[in-house]
Amino acid sequence: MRYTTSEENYLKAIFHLGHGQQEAVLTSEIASNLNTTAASVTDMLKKLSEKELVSYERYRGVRVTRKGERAALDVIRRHRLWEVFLTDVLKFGWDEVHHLAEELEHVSSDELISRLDRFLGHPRFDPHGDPIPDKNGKLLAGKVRSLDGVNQGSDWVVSGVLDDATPFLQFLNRKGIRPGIRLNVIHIDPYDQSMLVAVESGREEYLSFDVTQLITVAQA
Amino acid sequence: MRYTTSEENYLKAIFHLGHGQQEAVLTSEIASNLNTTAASVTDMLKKLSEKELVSYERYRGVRVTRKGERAALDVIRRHRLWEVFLTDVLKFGWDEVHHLAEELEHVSSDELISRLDRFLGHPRFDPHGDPIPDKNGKLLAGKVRSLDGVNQGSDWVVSGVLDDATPFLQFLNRKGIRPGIRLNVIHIDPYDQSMLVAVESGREEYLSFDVTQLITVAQA
DNA sequence: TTTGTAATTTAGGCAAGTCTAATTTATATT
DNA sequence: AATATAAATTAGACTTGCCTAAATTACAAA
Repeated sequence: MRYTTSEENYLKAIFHLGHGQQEAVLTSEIASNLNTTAASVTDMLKKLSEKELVSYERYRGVRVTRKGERAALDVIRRHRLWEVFLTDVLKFGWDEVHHLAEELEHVSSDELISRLDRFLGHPRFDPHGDPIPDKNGKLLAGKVRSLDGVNQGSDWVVSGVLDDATPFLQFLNRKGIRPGIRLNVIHIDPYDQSMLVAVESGREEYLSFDVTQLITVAQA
Repeated sequence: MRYTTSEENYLKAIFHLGHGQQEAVLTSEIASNLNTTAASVTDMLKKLSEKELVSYERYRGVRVTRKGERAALDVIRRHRLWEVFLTDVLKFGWDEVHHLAEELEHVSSDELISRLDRFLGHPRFDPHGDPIPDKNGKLLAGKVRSLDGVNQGSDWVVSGVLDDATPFLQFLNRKGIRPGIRLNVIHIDPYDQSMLVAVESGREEYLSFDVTQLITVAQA
Protein backbone atom coordinates (compact mmCIF):
# COMPACT_ATOMS: atom_id res chain seq x y z
CA MET A 1 0.00 0.00 0.00
CA ARG A 2 1.61 3.21 -1.14
CA TYR A 3 -0.09 5.17 1.65
CA THR A 4 -2.05 3.86 4.61
CA THR A 5 -5.81 3.48 4.40
CA SER A 6 -6.14 6.36 6.82
CA GLU A 7 -3.84 8.64 4.84
CA GLU A 8 -5.73 7.86 1.66
CA ASN A 9 -9.04 8.65 3.30
CA TYR A 10 -7.77 12.00 4.53
CA LEU A 11 -6.36 12.88 1.12
CA LYS A 12 -9.64 12.02 -0.55
CA ALA A 13 -11.59 14.10 1.96
CA ILE A 14 -9.30 17.13 1.62
CA PHE A 15 -9.39 16.88 -2.17
CA HIS A 16 -13.18 16.64 -2.24
CA LEU A 17 -13.76 19.38 0.32
CA GLY A 18 -11.41 21.63 -1.62
CA HIS A 19 -13.49 20.93 -4.77
CA GLY A 20 -10.52 19.45 -6.58
CA GLN A 21 -7.36 21.38 -5.64
CA GLN A 22 -7.16 25.10 -4.94
CA GLU A 23 -9.28 25.96 -1.91
CA ALA A 24 -8.06 25.73 1.66
CA VAL A 25 -10.01 23.28 3.78
CA LEU A 26 -10.74 23.73 7.49
CA THR A 27 -9.74 21.22 10.13
CA SER A 28 -13.31 21.06 11.38
CA GLU A 29 -14.68 20.33 7.90
CA ILE A 30 -12.37 17.35 7.58
CA ALA A 31 -13.25 16.15 11.07
CA SER A 32 -16.95 16.19 10.36
CA ASN A 33 -16.48 14.64 6.90
CA LEU A 34 -14.50 11.73 8.33
CA ASN A 35 -16.48 11.39 11.54
CA THR A 36 -13.53 12.07 13.76
CA THR A 37 -12.26 14.85 16.04
CA ALA A 38 -10.42 18.03 15.18
CA ALA A 39 -7.49 16.87 17.32
CA SER A 40 -7.09 13.69 15.27
CA VAL A 41 -7.23 15.71 12.08
CA THR A 42 -4.49 18.02 13.29
CA ASP A 43 -2.29 15.00 14.05
CA MET A 44 -2.78 13.58 10.59
CA LEU A 45 -2.27 16.92 8.86
CA LYS A 46 1.18 17.09 10.39
CA LYS A 47 2.02 13.65 9.03
CA LEU A 48 0.67 14.42 5.56
CA SER A 49 2.51 17.71 5.56
CA GLU A 50 5.71 15.91 6.53
CA LYS A 51 5.27 13.71 3.45
CA GLU A 52 4.53 16.77 1.31
CA LEU A 53 1.07 15.51 0.41
CA VAL A 54 -0.59 18.68 1.70
CA SER A 55 0.55 22.19 2.42
CA TYR A 56 -0.47 23.09 5.91
CA GLU A 57 -0.01 26.12 8.13
CA ARG A 58 -1.34 25.91 11.65
CA TYR A 59 -4.65 27.69 12.12
CA ARG A 60 -4.84 28.43 8.39
CA GLY A 61 -6.32 25.27 6.88
CA VAL A 62 -4.83 22.82 4.37
CA ARG A 63 -4.81 22.18 0.68
CA VAL A 64 -3.46 19.20 -1.21
CA THR A 65 -0.16 19.62 -3.03
CA ARG A 66 0.34 18.41 -6.60
CA LYS A 67 1.62 15.15 -5.13
CA GLY A 68 -1.33 14.84 -2.75
CA GLU A 69 -3.81 15.59 -5.52
CA ARG A 70 -2.29 12.84 -7.61
CA ALA A 71 -2.57 10.38 -4.73
CA ALA A 72 -6.20 11.40 -4.13
CA LEU A 73 -7.07 10.97 -7.80
CA ASP A 74 -5.56 7.48 -7.78
CA VAL A 75 -7.78 6.52 -4.87
CA ILE A 76 -10.82 8.08 -6.54
CA ARG A 77 -10.06 6.19 -9.76
CA ARG A 78 -9.92 2.89 -7.85
CA HIS A 79 -13.11 3.72 -5.96
CA ARG A 80 -15.11 4.55 -9.06
CA LEU A 81 -13.87 1.57 -11.08
CA TRP A 82 -14.87 -0.78 -8.26
CA GLU A 83 -18.29 0.90 -8.17
CA VAL A 84 -18.76 0.17 -11.87
CA PHE A 85 -17.70 -3.42 -11.27
CA LEU A 86 -20.14 -3.80 -8.39
CA THR A 87 -23.13 -2.44 -10.33
CA ASP A 88 -22.42 -3.64 -13.86
CA VAL A 89 -20.88 -7.02 -13.11
CA LEU A 90 -22.19 -8.09 -9.72
CA LYS A 91 -25.53 -6.29 -10.19
CA PHE A 92 -25.58 -4.34 -6.96
CA GLY A 93 -27.92 -1.33 -6.85
CA TRP A 94 -26.29 2.05 -7.49
CA ASP A 95 -27.37 3.05 -4.00
CA GLU A 96 -25.41 0.31 -2.20
CA VAL A 97 -21.98 0.29 -3.78
CA HIS A 98 -20.34 3.32 -2.21
CA HIS A 99 -19.55 1.67 1.10
CA LEU A 100 -18.08 -1.48 -0.45
CA ALA A 101 -15.97 0.52 -2.88
CA GLU A 102 -14.64 2.42 0.12
CA GLU A 103 -12.99 -0.83 1.24
CA LEU A 104 -11.90 -2.14 -2.14
CA GLU A 105 -10.28 1.16 -3.14
CA HIS A 106 -7.46 0.57 -0.66
CA VAL A 107 -6.29 -2.70 -2.19
CA SER A 108 -3.00 -1.73 -3.72
CA SER A 109 -2.01 -2.97 -7.13
CA ASP A 110 -1.70 -0.89 -10.25
CA GLU A 111 -1.86 -4.05 -12.31
CA LEU A 112 -5.16 -5.06 -10.69
CA ILE A 113 -6.75 -1.69 -11.44
CA SER A 114 -5.39 -1.62 -14.95
CA ARG A 115 -6.88 -5.05 -15.68
CA LEU A 116 -10.16 -4.19 -13.99
CA ASP A 117 -10.37 -1.05 -16.13
CA ARG A 118 -9.75 -3.07 -19.29
CA PHE A 119 -12.27 -5.73 -18.31
CA LEU A 120 -14.93 -3.09 -17.68
CA GLY A 121 -14.25 -1.52 -21.09
CA HIS A 122 -12.56 1.64 -19.81
CA PRO A 123 -15.70 3.22 -18.36
CA ARG A 124 -15.67 7.04 -18.17
CA PHE A 125 -18.31 7.50 -15.45
CA ASP A 126 -19.25 5.70 -12.27
CA PRO A 127 -22.85 4.71 -11.41
CA HIS A 128 -23.47 8.10 -9.79
CA GLY A 129 -22.42 10.01 -12.88
CA ASP A 130 -18.99 10.97 -11.55
CA PRO A 131 -16.12 10.92 -14.05
CA ILE A 132 -13.37 8.32 -13.54
CA PRO A 133 -9.83 9.75 -13.57
CA ASP A 134 -7.61 8.02 -16.13
CA LYS A 135 -4.41 6.19 -15.17
CA ASN A 136 -2.46 9.42 -15.35
CA GLY A 137 -4.77 11.14 -12.90
CA LYS A 138 -6.55 13.19 -15.58
CA LEU A 139 -10.11 13.98 -14.61
CA LEU A 140 -12.56 14.88 -17.38
CA ALA A 141 -14.89 17.80 -16.84
CA GLY A 142 -17.32 16.61 -14.25
CA LYS A 143 -20.88 17.20 -13.32
CA VAL A 144 -21.74 20.85 -13.64
CA ARG A 145 -25.23 22.23 -13.46
CA SER A 146 -27.38 21.16 -10.54
CA LEU A 147 -31.18 20.99 -10.74
CA ASP A 148 -31.72 24.01 -8.52
CA GLY A 149 -31.66 27.22 -10.55
CA VAL A 150 -33.01 25.58 -13.68
CA ASN A 151 -35.99 27.11 -15.54
CA GLN A 152 -39.59 26.10 -15.08
CA GLY A 153 -40.76 23.97 -18.00
CA SER A 154 -37.29 22.88 -19.07
CA ASP A 155 -36.19 19.30 -19.89
CA TRP A 156 -33.11 17.60 -18.51
CA VAL A 157 -31.25 14.32 -18.24
CA VAL A 158 -29.99 13.43 -14.77
CA SER A 159 -26.19 13.23 -14.97
CA GLY A 160 -25.36 12.53 -11.37
CA VAL A 161 -25.71 13.27 -7.68
CA LEU A 162 -23.64 15.27 -5.24
CA ASP A 163 -24.14 12.92 -2.28
CA ASP A 164 -23.37 9.20 -2.42
CA ALA A 165 -24.97 8.24 0.89
CA THR A 166 -27.22 5.19 0.62
CA PRO A 167 -30.31 6.76 2.27
CA PHE A 168 -30.30 9.65 -0.19
CA LEU A 169 -29.86 7.34 -3.17
CA GLN A 170 -32.64 5.07 -1.96
CA PHE A 171 -34.86 8.14 -1.63
CA LEU A 172 -34.15 8.96 -5.27
CA ASN A 173 -34.71 5.34 -6.27
CA ARG A 174 -38.18 5.48 -4.77
CA LYS A 175 -38.93 8.45 -7.02
CA GLY A 176 -37.48 6.73 -10.09
CA ILE A 177 -34.60 9.17 -10.33
CA ARG A 178 -31.08 8.05 -11.29
CA PRO A 179 -28.39 8.99 -13.83
CA GLY A 180 -29.70 8.77 -17.38
CA ILE A 181 -33.35 9.43 -16.50
CA ARG A 182 -35.17 12.35 -18.23
CA LEU A 183 -36.94 15.04 -16.22
CA ASN A 184 -39.34 17.82 -17.07
CA VAL A 185 -39.61 20.68 -14.59
CA ILE A 186 -43.36 21.30 -14.25
CA HIS A 187 -43.37 23.93 -11.54
CA ILE A 188 -41.04 25.75 -9.15
CA ASP A 189 -42.56 27.22 -5.99
CA PRO A 190 -41.51 30.88 -5.77
CA TYR A 191 -41.46 30.79 -1.98
CA ASP A 192 -39.26 27.79 -1.07
CA GLN A 193 -37.86 26.81 -4.47
CA SER A 194 -39.40 23.35 -4.17
CA MET A 195 -40.01 21.70 -7.49
CA LEU A 196 -42.55 19.47 -9.17
CA VAL A 197 -40.99 17.32 -11.91
CA ALA A 198 -42.29 14.77 -14.37
CA VAL A 199 -40.06 11.70 -14.38
CA GLU A 200 -39.49 9.61 -17.51
CA SER A 201 -41.85 6.92 -16.23
CA GLY A 202 -44.67 9.48 -16.31
CA ARG A 203 -44.83 9.88 -12.54
CA GLU A 204 -44.83 13.37 -11.06
CA GLU A 205 -42.55 13.89 -8.08
CA TYR A 206 -42.11 16.69 -5.57
CA LEU A 207 -38.52 17.69 -4.76
CA SER A 208 -37.50 20.04 -1.97
CA PHE A 209 -34.83 22.66 -2.65
CA ASP A 210 -32.26 20.73 -0.60
CA VAL A 211 -32.76 17.76 -2.86
CA THR A 212 -32.62 19.69 -6.14
CA GLN A 213 -29.24 21.04 -5.06
CA LEU A 214 -27.85 17.50 -4.89
CA ILE A 215 -28.99 16.40 -8.36
CA THR A 216 -26.94 17.35 -11.41
CA VAL A 217 -28.38 17.51 -14.91
CA ALA A 218 -27.26 17.81 -18.50
CA GLN A 219 -29.09 19.07 -21.61
CA ALA A 220 -31.92 16.78 -22.63
CA MET B 1 -14.83 -6.71 9.29
CA ARG B 2 -15.98 -9.45 11.62
CA TYR B 3 -12.39 -9.96 12.86
CA THR B 4 -9.34 -7.81 12.21
CA THR B 5 -7.09 -8.54 9.26
CA SER B 6 -4.45 -9.70 11.68
CA GLU B 7 -6.76 -12.04 13.53
CA GLU B 8 -7.96 -13.53 10.26
CA ASN B 9 -4.41 -14.12 9.12
CA TYR B 10 -3.52 -15.89 12.35
CA LEU B 11 -6.64 -18.08 12.16
CA LYS B 12 -5.87 -19.06 8.59
CA ALA B 13 -2.28 -19.91 9.49
CA ILE B 14 -3.27 -22.01 12.51
CA PHE B 15 -5.94 -23.80 10.50
CA HIS B 16 -3.54 -24.59 7.67
CA LEU B 17 -0.65 -25.63 9.89
CA GLY B 18 -3.01 -27.91 11.79
CA HIS B 19 -4.01 -29.49 8.46
CA GLY B 20 -7.64 -28.51 8.92
CA GLN B 21 -8.54 -28.80 12.62
CA GLN B 22 -7.25 -31.44 14.99
CA GLU B 23 -3.52 -31.05 15.42
CA ALA B 24 -1.86 -28.70 17.88
CA VAL B 25 0.30 -26.06 16.24
CA LEU B 26 3.51 -24.66 17.73
CA THR B 27 4.08 -20.97 18.37
CA SER B 28 7.27 -21.08 16.36
CA GLU B 29 5.53 -22.64 13.36
CA ILE B 30 3.02 -19.81 13.29
CA ALA B 31 5.76 -17.22 13.70
CA SER B 32 7.70 -18.54 10.75
CA ASN B 33 4.57 -18.98 8.64
CA LEU B 34 3.51 -15.37 9.20
CA ASN B 35 7.01 -13.91 9.14
CA THR B 36 6.80 -12.54 12.63
CA THR B 37 8.30 -13.29 16.04
CA ALA B 38 7.26 -15.87 18.61
CA ALA B 39 6.57 -13.07 21.08
CA SER B 40 4.04 -11.48 18.76
CA VAL B 41 2.38 -14.83 18.21
CA THR B 42 2.03 -15.41 21.95
CA ASP B 43 0.34 -12.02 22.32
CA MET B 44 -2.15 -12.79 19.59
CA LEU B 45 -2.86 -16.30 20.84
CA LYS B 46 -4.00 -14.82 24.11
CA LYS B 47 -6.40 -12.53 22.29
CA LEU B 48 -7.77 -15.28 20.07
CA SER B 49 -8.16 -17.54 23.08
CA GLU B 50 -10.05 -14.76 24.88
CA LYS B 51 -12.48 -14.69 21.95
CA GLU B 52 -12.72 -18.50 21.98
CA LEU B 53 -11.39 -18.80 18.45
CA VAL B 54 -8.57 -21.10 19.54
CA SER B 55 -7.92 -23.33 22.51
CA TYR B 56 -4.57 -22.47 23.90
CA GLU B 57 -2.51 -23.65 26.86
CA ARG B 58 0.79 -21.93 27.49
CA TYR B 59 3.78 -23.93 26.29
CA ARG B 60 1.49 -26.57 24.76
CA GLY B 61 0.57 -25.15 21.36
CA VAL B 62 -2.82 -24.12 19.93
CA ARG B 63 -5.60 -25.54 17.87
CA VAL B 64 -8.59 -23.77 16.37
CA THR B 65 -11.95 -24.25 18.06
CA ARG B 66 -15.11 -25.03 16.07
CA LYS B 67 -15.75 -21.28 16.00
CA GLY B 68 -12.20 -20.49 14.89
CA GLU B 69 -12.32 -23.16 12.20
CA ARG B 70 -15.50 -21.63 10.83
CA ALA B 71 -13.90 -18.18 10.74
CA ALA B 72 -10.81 -19.59 9.00
CA LEU B 73 -12.95 -21.36 6.38
CA ASP B 74 -14.80 -18.13 5.66
CA VAL B 75 -11.52 -16.36 4.99
CA ILE B 76 -10.30 -19.26 2.84
CA ARG B 77 -13.53 -19.20 0.84
CA ARG B 78 -13.12 -15.49 0.15
CA HIS B 79 -9.46 -15.96 -0.75
CA ARG B 80 -10.10 -18.75 -3.22
CA LEU B 81 -13.07 -17.07 -4.88
CA TRP B 82 -11.02 -13.93 -5.46
CA GLU B 83 -8.27 -16.11 -6.95
CA VAL B 84 -10.73 -17.55 -9.44
CA PHE B 85 -11.91 -14.04 -10.28
CA LEU B 86 -8.35 -12.84 -10.82
CA THR B 87 -7.38 -15.71 -13.13
CA ASP B 88 -10.63 -16.39 -14.97
CA VAL B 89 -11.97 -12.86 -15.29
CA LEU B 90 -8.97 -10.55 -15.14
CA LYS B 91 -6.63 -13.08 -16.79
CA PHE B 92 -3.85 -12.98 -14.22
CA GLY B 93 -1.46 -15.95 -14.26
CA TRP B 94 -2.13 -18.65 -11.64
CA ASP B 95 1.28 -17.88 -10.20
CA GLU B 96 0.54 -14.24 -9.40
CA VAL B 97 -2.87 -14.21 -7.75
CA HIS B 98 -2.10 -15.45 -4.25
CA HIS B 99 -0.71 -12.18 -2.98
CA LEU B 100 -3.56 -10.06 -4.33
CA ALA B 101 -6.18 -12.44 -2.96
CA GLU B 102 -4.47 -12.08 0.41
CA GLU B 103 -5.61 -8.44 0.41
CA LEU B 104 -9.04 -8.88 -1.13
CA GLU B 105 -9.99 -11.69 1.26
CA HIS B 106 -10.27 -9.21 4.13
CA VAL B 107 -12.93 -7.05 2.51
CA SER B 108 -15.95 -7.83 4.61
CA SER B 109 -19.32 -8.35 3.01
CA ASP B 110 -21.18 -11.60 2.80
CA GLU B 111 -23.34 -10.15 0.05
CA LEU B 112 -20.25 -9.30 -2.01
CA ILE B 113 -18.88 -12.82 -1.73
CA SER B 114 -22.23 -14.38 -2.44
CA ARG B 115 -22.63 -12.33 -5.62
CA LEU B 116 -19.03 -12.97 -6.68
CA ASP B 117 -19.61 -16.71 -6.21
CA ARG B 118 -22.76 -16.56 -8.36
CA PHE B 119 -21.04 -14.49 -11.06
CA LEU B 120 -18.18 -16.99 -11.24
CA GLY B 121 -20.64 -19.87 -11.59
CA HIS B 122 -20.08 -21.38 -8.12
CA PRO B 123 -16.57 -22.68 -8.81
CA ARG B 124 -15.49 -25.69 -6.73
CA PHE B 125 -11.70 -25.30 -7.03
CA ASP B 126 -9.28 -22.40 -7.10
CA PRO B 127 -6.55 -22.02 -9.74
CA HIS B 128 -4.13 -24.08 -7.62
CA GLY B 129 -6.52 -27.01 -7.38
CA ASP B 130 -7.64 -26.28 -3.82
CA PRO B 131 -11.33 -26.83 -3.04
CA ILE B 132 -13.44 -23.76 -2.21
CA PRO B 133 -15.46 -24.06 1.03
CA ASP B 134 -19.18 -23.44 0.46
CA LYS B 135 -21.08 -20.65 2.21
CA ASN B 136 -21.69 -22.92 5.20
CA GLY B 137 -18.01 -23.60 5.64
CA LYS B 138 -18.18 -27.11 4.18
CA LEU B 139 -14.95 -28.13 2.53
CA LEU B 140 -15.05 -30.89 -0.09
CA ALA B 141 -12.40 -33.58 0.03
CA GLY B 142 -9.25 -31.81 -1.02
CA LYS B 143 -6.08 -32.68 -2.76
CA VAL B 144 -4.82 -36.05 -1.62
CA ARG B 145 -1.95 -37.90 -3.19
CA SER B 146 1.27 -36.00 -3.80
CA LEU B 147 3.68 -36.88 -6.58
CA ASP B 148 6.31 -38.29 -4.27
CA GLY B 149 5.64 -41.95 -3.53
CA VAL B 150 4.00 -42.62 -6.85
CA ASN B 151 5.13 -45.58 -9.02
CA GLN B 152 7.67 -45.40 -11.81
CA GLY B 153 5.92 -45.51 -15.18
CA SER B 154 2.55 -44.34 -13.92
CA ASP B 155 0.37 -41.59 -15.46
CA TRP B 156 -1.23 -38.72 -13.57
CA VAL B 157 -3.09 -35.47 -13.89
CA VAL B 158 -1.78 -32.61 -11.78
CA SER B 159 -4.55 -31.61 -9.37
CA GLY B 160 -2.80 -28.93 -7.37
CA VAL B 161 0.16 -27.68 -5.42
CA LEU B 162 0.95 -27.48 -1.71
CA ASP B 163 2.75 -24.14 -1.86
CA ASP B 164 1.23 -21.02 -3.38
CA ALA B 165 4.37 -18.87 -3.38
CA THR B 166 4.94 -17.09 -6.68
CA PRO B 167 8.59 -18.24 -7.17
CA PHE B 168 7.58 -21.90 -6.83
CA LEU B 169 4.65 -21.50 -9.22
CA GLN B 170 6.81 -19.69 -11.75
CA PHE B 171 9.31 -22.54 -11.48
CA LEU B 172 6.52 -24.99 -12.35
CA ASN B 173 5.30 -22.73 -15.15
CA ARG B 174 8.74 -22.89 -16.73
CA LYS B 175 8.45 -26.66 -16.77
CA GLY B 176 4.91 -26.54 -18.19
CA ILE B 177 3.39 -27.93 -15.02
CA ARG B 178 0.05 -26.65 -13.66
CA PRO B 179 -3.31 -28.11 -12.57
CA GLY B 180 -4.93 -30.14 -15.35
CA ILE B 181 -1.66 -31.09 -17.08
CA ARG B 182 -0.90 -34.84 -17.63
CA LEU B 183 2.36 -36.38 -16.43
CA ASN B 184 4.10 -39.69 -17.03
CA VAL B 185 6.70 -40.75 -14.48
CA ILE B 186 9.63 -41.98 -16.53
CA HIS B 187 12.14 -42.68 -13.82
CA ILE B 188 12.66 -42.31 -10.06
CA ASP B 189 16.21 -42.20 -8.76
CA PRO B 190 16.54 -44.81 -5.99
CA TYR B 191 19.09 -42.72 -4.11
CA ASP B 192 17.49 -39.26 -3.75
CA GLN B 193 13.97 -39.91 -5.00
CA SER B 194 14.38 -37.32 -7.74
CA MET B 195 12.10 -37.89 -10.67
CA LEU B 196 12.14 -37.60 -14.46
CA VAL B 197 8.65 -36.93 -15.86
CA ALA B 198 7.21 -36.50 -19.33
CA VAL B 199 4.93 -33.46 -19.43
CA GLU B 200 1.89 -33.27 -21.70
CA SER B 201 3.74 -31.00 -24.13
CA GLY B 202 6.22 -33.82 -24.73
CA ARG B 203 9.02 -32.18 -22.77
CA GLU B 204 10.90 -34.22 -20.17
CA GLU B 205 11.53 -32.50 -16.87
CA TYR B 206 13.64 -33.34 -13.86
CA LEU B 207 12.01 -32.83 -10.45
CA SER B 208 13.80 -33.00 -7.12
CA PHE B 209 12.16 -34.84 -4.22
CA ASP B 210 11.35 -31.55 -2.48
CA VAL B 211 9.39 -30.47 -5.52
CA THR B 212 7.50 -33.74 -6.00
CA GLN B 213 6.29 -33.45 -2.42
CA LEU B 214 4.58 -30.15 -3.27
CA ILE B 215 2.69 -31.36 -6.35
CA THR B 216 -0.59 -33.26 -5.93
CA VAL B 217 -1.97 -35.58 -8.56
CA ALA B 218 -5.15 -37.48 -9.42
CA GLN B 219 -5.73 -40.58 -11.54
CA ALA B 220 -5.04 -39.96 -15.20
C1' DT C 1 -7.74 48.94 20.27
C1' DT C 2 -9.35 45.72 23.21
C1' DT C 3 -11.83 41.65 24.04
C1' DG C 4 -14.92 37.60 23.51
C1' DT C 5 -15.44 33.43 21.30
C1' DA C 6 -15.20 29.79 18.19
C1' DA C 7 -11.81 27.12 15.95
C1' DT C 8 -7.51 24.96 16.38
C1' DT C 9 -3.73 23.01 18.47
C1' DT C 10 -1.12 20.84 22.28
C1' DA C 11 -0.67 17.64 26.07
C1' DG C 12 -1.31 13.35 27.77
C1' DG C 13 -3.35 8.74 27.13
C1' DC C 14 -5.23 4.43 25.18
C1' DA C 15 -5.54 0.08 22.12
C1' DA C 16 -3.69 -2.85 18.52
C1' DG C 17 0.04 -5.05 16.80
C1' DT C 18 4.70 -5.52 16.59
C1' DC C 19 9.69 -5.93 18.33
C1' DT C 20 14.07 -7.13 21.33
C1' DA C 21 15.95 -8.84 25.42
C1' DA C 22 15.36 -11.31 29.56
C1' DT C 23 13.16 -15.05 31.92
C1' DT C 24 10.65 -19.29 32.43
C1' DT C 25 9.35 -23.99 31.22
C1' DA C 26 9.01 -28.57 29.12
C1' DT C 27 11.41 -32.23 28.01
C1' DA C 28 15.22 -35.04 26.24
C1' DT C 29 19.59 -36.78 27.80
C1' DT C 30 22.70 -38.13 30.81
C1' DA D 1 16.82 -37.76 39.25
C1' DA D 2 19.43 -33.90 37.68
C1' DT D 3 20.39 -30.91 34.10
C1' DA D 4 21.04 -28.79 29.54
C1' DT D 5 18.71 -26.63 25.98
C1' DA D 6 15.41 -25.29 22.73
C1' DA D 7 10.95 -23.30 22.72
C1' DA D 8 7.82 -20.23 24.71
C1' DT D 9 6.55 -16.49 27.53
C1' DT D 10 6.98 -12.06 29.89
C1' DA D 11 8.67 -7.35 30.30
C1' DG D 12 9.19 -3.17 28.41
C1' DA D 13 8.97 -0.23 24.32
C1' DC D 14 7.66 1.67 19.83
C1' DT D 15 4.28 3.23 16.00
C1' DT D 16 -0.15 4.39 14.15
C1' DG D 17 -4.37 6.34 14.74
C1' DC D 18 -7.47 7.79 17.71
C1' DC D 19 -9.55 10.37 21.98
C1' DT D 20 -10.52 14.04 25.89
C1' DA D 21 -9.37 18.07 28.18
C1' DA D 22 -6.63 22.05 28.50
C1' DA D 23 -4.28 25.67 26.27
C1' DT D 24 -3.76 28.75 22.35
C1' DT D 25 -4.91 31.76 18.46
C1' DA D 26 -7.38 34.29 14.80
C1' DC D 27 -10.53 37.48 14.07
C1' DA D 28 -14.94 39.83 14.47
C1' DA D 29 -17.44 42.95 17.26
C1' DA D 30 -17.53 46.53 20.45
